Parts: sequence; structure tokens; C-alpha cells
Amino acid sequence: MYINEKVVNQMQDTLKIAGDATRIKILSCLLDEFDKNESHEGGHLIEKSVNDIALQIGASQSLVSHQLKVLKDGDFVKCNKEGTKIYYSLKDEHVREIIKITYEHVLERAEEND
Amino acid sequence: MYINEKVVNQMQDTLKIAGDATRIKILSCLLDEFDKNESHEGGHLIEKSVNDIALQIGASQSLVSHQLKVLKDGDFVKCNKEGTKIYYSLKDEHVREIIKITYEHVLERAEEND
DNA sequence: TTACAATATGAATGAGCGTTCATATAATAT
DNA sequence: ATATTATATGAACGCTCATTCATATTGTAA
Repeated sequence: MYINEKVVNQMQDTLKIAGDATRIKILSCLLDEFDKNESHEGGHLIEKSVNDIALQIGASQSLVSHQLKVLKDGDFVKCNKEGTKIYYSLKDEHVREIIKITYEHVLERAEEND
Repeated sequence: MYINEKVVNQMQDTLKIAGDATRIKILSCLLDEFDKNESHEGGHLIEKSVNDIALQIGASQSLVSHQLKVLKDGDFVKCNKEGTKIYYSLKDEHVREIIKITYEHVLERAEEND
């Protein structure tokens, strides 16, 4: 195989991180296209605090904090601190694309099964 | 949130399927760009039997069969039967893109950490 | 310092799932 | 029918990991 074992494992780690409902909700609410509070102007970076995210997705502060750490370690999100609040945002374009393509995949599957 | 619970769960299922080393290897060897046996002519559909895949990725027949079922149920691959052999191939463009983008994400992370 | 708000952390539990092994099914040929 | 090849299936084990609860840390204001 062309892709070596190490890269495969890194890809596994990356996709495992993406494959969780809580984390998908977090990423989605940081993704402009999927955030109902935003007008869809491409390229706009959304920053939200831990508590904002927790409120929006209906999860506990602890859970969101835990999962944000996972997302940060996996380079899915970045953060910057302002006072006691810490604002998180999507790290790069890859994250956006993974979420969007997966969303399309799901929609297409739904269309097929009619 | 704009994406409802059902869609989130379907996205979770999709990404969970993608987030496994064995399945990534299977998908990779069905993806032209990553198959060393193929000349990189875009759009060429690669079909391989269960045993071919098992041999190429160095996994047991049983394991590959199990995981191909998972991939098929998730609409990652399709198959057609010819005699006793069953040939599997990637189902659509989304699968290609998910693998490729994840690959790029991993490469970019590696570059950052130098 | 004390109080409060925002976030992080650690332990523990419970469920999900990847892998292996053994076996079953299906198709073909002799 | 028997043998052989290709693939699928079911059970069982082990381990990973998502979530919760309690607690700790950090920053700010009074």
C-alpha cells in the first residue's frame, strides 16, 4: 500500500475524533453555514466560549470542555483567551470540508432511500 | 442548531465508519491515487475481490469481510458478484474526498510540527 | 483576602466495537 | 455427490472511550 502504517493511524485518529455526535455538534455550531445565528457570508470566523457552545448544543460544561480538548489536540479547533473566557473556533479549511462532505454524504443517502 | 439530531447521528455513524485503520486501508487500496499498482488516471474505478484486498493490506479474510460489510452498509463501497468472487469498489465521490481531505489534514499537521 | 465566574481535570462507570476463531453458505468443477 | 475456492456469519473477548460527577484551577472584581 502507498499510505504507510503511521499515516493510516493518524488518519484513524483524525476520523475517530470527527466521529462523535457531541464533537460534530460543537464543530457545526462553529461552522458558519450551519449556525442559524449567522448570515451566510463565507469565510467568516466564528468564535464562541465554552459556555456558549454548551448552551447552544445542550450539553454540560464539563462534557464540552472535555471534547474541546480532544478537538484541540487533534487540531480541529484553536482558541484564544480573553479574561476568564476562552473563545474557540475552527482551525482550518479541512475541518470545514470534512463536516460538509459528510453532511452531503448523509443527505445523498437519504435521497437514495425513497 | 441548524443540523438536527437525526442528521448529526447519521454523520456520526458515517465518520465512525471512516475512523478505523483497517477500513481506511481497505478504502485506500480501492482509491486510485493511493494504489501503487495503478497509474494515476483520474476517475478510474478500481475493483478488487475480498481476498485481493486482504492480501494487499495484510489482514485476514474474515476481518476484511466483516469490515467490507460495515463499509457497504454505510454506502462507502458497492460490490458486484462474478462467479464465486465478489468485487468491491468505492461507491461515490464523497468517500474519495473524505479520505483525501483527511490525508491532507494529517500531512499538514506533520508539517506544522517541525 | 474573599467571592464569583469560566474553564479544566481526574476518576469511575458503562456501553460500543474491532478482532479472532470456528463454522456456515455459495458457487464452481470433477 | 464430493471437493475446492471464495466469502459471509456468529459468538466471545478485550479494550477503547463518551459521559457524569466531583473537584481543581485560573482570572477578575470588590
